[in-house]
Amino acid sequence: MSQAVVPDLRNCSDCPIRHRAVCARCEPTELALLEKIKYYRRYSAGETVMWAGDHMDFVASVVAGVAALTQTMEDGRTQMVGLLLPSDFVGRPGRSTAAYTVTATTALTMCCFHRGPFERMIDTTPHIAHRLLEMTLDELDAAREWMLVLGRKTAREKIASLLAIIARRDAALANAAQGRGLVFELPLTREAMADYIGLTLETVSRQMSALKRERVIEITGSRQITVPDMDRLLLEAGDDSDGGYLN
Amino acid sequence: MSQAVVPDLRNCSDCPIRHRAVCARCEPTELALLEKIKYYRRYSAGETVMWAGDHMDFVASVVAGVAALTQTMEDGRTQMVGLLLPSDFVGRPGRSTAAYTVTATTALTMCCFHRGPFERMIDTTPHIAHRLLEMTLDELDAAREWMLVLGRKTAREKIASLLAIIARRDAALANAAQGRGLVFELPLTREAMADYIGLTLETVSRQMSALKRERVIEITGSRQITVPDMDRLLLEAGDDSDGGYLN
DNA sequence: TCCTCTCTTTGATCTGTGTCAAGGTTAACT
DNA sequence: AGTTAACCTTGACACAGATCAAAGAGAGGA
Repeated sequence: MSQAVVPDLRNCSDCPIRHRAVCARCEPTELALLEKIKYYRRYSAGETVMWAGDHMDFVASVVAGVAALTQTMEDGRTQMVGLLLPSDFVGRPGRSTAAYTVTATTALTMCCFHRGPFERMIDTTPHIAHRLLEMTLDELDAAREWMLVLGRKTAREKIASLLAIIARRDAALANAAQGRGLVFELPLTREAMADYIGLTLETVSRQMSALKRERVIEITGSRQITVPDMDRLLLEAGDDSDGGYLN
Repeated sequence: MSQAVVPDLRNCSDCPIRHRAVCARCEPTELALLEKIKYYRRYSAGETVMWAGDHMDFVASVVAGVAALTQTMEDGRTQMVGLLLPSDFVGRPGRSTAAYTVTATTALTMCCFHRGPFERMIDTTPHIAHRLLEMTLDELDAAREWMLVLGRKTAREKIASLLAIIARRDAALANAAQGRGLVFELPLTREAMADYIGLTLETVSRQMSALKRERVIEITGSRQITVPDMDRLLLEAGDDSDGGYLN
């Protein structure tokens, strides 16, 4: 279960809120206020952070780990509508119920802010609203890019697109030095991948095998992926451009 | 709503910017500034407003008509990623190139604002940024709802979902009094519908015929749709909830 | 070490939707 | 009224991906 953790400045220097999400240009007094209304929650892989429709008295930013936003139909069909990586923002100022189910797909740490005070800060601190607008626009672009994947790409292209996105974001966050031979850990099960790209898990597995057989990727122990040639992968993904806004 | 006296009231009173999009709470001086930087553009059905990658020196709001945001792959596969109805906003503050191709699907009138001055207004007028954030979040929700449609619904459910969305938005905009028997004009060709829901135009046509045959809808002259029972349509769409945030 | 549970792979078969092709309908223009 | 071009419908068939089924692989616990 989640447990609130006492604010801790050491920890906070790792908190992407400080760096990217909200307070890149905050004044010391504003930062102090953010410190006061923030707390941490931790979840383990597979745990559900919140269910669609739940009351939500906070907004949050992912500090570490990966979470999935999903929507489910009555009969159980599930579609992932967003993948939350470190620095991504969860929750909507001005709305008190969750629109989507949020699930931790790996161990997850979130930095939460009480919603009331946070909304008041937005009103009085223009650059926070500005930053939120930018982040939301980025998410909208990502969602629209994904609509093309869901609507028009083949199974193989979908897999390649998903791998490319994760590889790229991973590279942006961590090992920026990919001297031809990018390695990363897949933070998703085959089923979660299937839910992301609108396929069945069997098809995902088959296409992964096919990409492996044809040396587009290497797979170690089903979760560690090596991409010998990123351009090749992007070609398989059907991306005309380099596909890449990295923020 | 603001009652401020401003230049060109007649013209402006038709402009949804005034009412919904940007300046619902603007001061008279701000409204006067908006008046100065705004102008109108008109397009006829089928015309392309801008191509993905074009330089864009304005942002805009749809006043009348319908426009489509589309993305296209090298080989011609096309996906619509947004449908712009009156009061919807186009363009991204802080970005000078268009991310998507915008096409008028009916006669279209847009109210445009020069980008530079508009961005300066955002910085100095907090509630405009606030309003933009809200609109962007609504669009994000719509995009994510659409991801479920694209990824997990059958052809029949996709068609029903599309009809439901258009019917609902049409009803919200115009004939609020739908005494069981909602009638509206489809602003899209079969091909545009197919591009929206990730099908071929033949499948769209077949499913429309099937829905007609089974009395879920009536079709007059291929474009005018009557929905005798909205609940039935929503059932066909697979929507568990009423599906409806109308803003 | 063996057990067990979860995740993954692979095979056989079925089906919804795409593809190809032909013909019908509508509306604008001469 | 006739011509033309765009749009729409319907049919026959093919195929990508779903479904059903079974077995392999890996990790944690006794």
